[in-house]
Amino acid sequence: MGQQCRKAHVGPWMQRYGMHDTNPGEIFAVFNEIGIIEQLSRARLEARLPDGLIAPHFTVLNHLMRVGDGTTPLRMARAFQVPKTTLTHTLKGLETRALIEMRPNPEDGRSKTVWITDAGRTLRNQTIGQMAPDMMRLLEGFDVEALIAMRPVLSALRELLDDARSASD
Amino acid sequence: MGQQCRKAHVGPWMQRYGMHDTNPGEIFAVFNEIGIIEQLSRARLEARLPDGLIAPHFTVLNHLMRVGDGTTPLRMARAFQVPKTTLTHTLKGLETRALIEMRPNPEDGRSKTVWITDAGRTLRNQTIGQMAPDMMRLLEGFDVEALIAMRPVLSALRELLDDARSASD
DNA sequence: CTTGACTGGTTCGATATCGTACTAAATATA
DNA sequence: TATATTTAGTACGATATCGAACCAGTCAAG
Repeated sequence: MGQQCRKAHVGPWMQRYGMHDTNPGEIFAVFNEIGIIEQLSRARLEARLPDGLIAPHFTVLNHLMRVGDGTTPLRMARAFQVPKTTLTHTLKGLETRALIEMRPNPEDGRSKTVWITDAGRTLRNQTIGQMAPDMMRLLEGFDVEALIAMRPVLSALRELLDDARSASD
Repeated sequence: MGQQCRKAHVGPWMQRYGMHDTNPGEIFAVFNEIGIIEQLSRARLEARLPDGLIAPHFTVLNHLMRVGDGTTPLRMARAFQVPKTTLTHTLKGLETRALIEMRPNPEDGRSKTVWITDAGRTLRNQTIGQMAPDMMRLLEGFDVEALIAMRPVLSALRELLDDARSASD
């Protein structure tokens, strides 16, 4: 989405919203790259995961170890920004494989708490242990500093989109 | 995934692959942010699309207008890095809604060519026309320069992942 | 030319995503 | 306390994703 949308064609809303001479195509291009990177990196991760496990399963295990387990499904759904029904499904998959455990929430009879099992911990650690060298090999010769320098901008953008989403789930 | 993986714990492969003191957690964090941004921006786009259309449909229409139509399904599948079966499905959806047209490929009897229709063009333009102001409103007060400055790094990363993917499709 | 390997696209089946509707527990209101 | 509203999680149905197998057209080797 770049070339046919040059400055001469941009509408009057640009000045109005203080974007001066920013080409919206440039911004769309950034989201476009992000989308493709997400696809490729997800495929890369999933190639490392056993049998029926896919990226969301790993994301859950990773979250439980990073942030700590005992949290509720709804809170995780909000953290990942996925519909709660999607998370129910993902958790079911992890539970039947004994990688997590669901226990009742003592503080709320409707709710549950999610706990990672030893098997889950092991799987997560092994996966990371395999991926890290893989990643380093991939990034050999790449400007990793520039990569890491993007993080604050990405985080700010994520928060912006997060705040702007219209209620729901 | 940051704190529990500090320098003291990193393995010997770090020096080996010339990553000196880079924390792999920092890199994973970047991919993590990218994943969430992709989800949120996709949801945002899909909220703008009519009835049964989702992001991949729009991506195809957009691609046909940006890069030009008359290309083949397989080439598009490669461009988007999705399995060709997935694209077949997406194209079918667009064709039944008369937003694209599939014609035989005169240069190869197995292949087809994909053409965007006037309805498809209109839909794509309307969607962009609605999204751009929406986006600008969202980014009001945001450091858009920093956002756009990420593009080259993202592109380089995308190319890296692209080159590294192991054949298939 | 014929045969064998390869390639573009589709079909099919398993699983994922996500919206709608529902149940049960909690909370607010009267 | 009784009832209404809200909230956490699930069931279900429609569609999406993606790998394996398949078919037809192409290309290469003889």
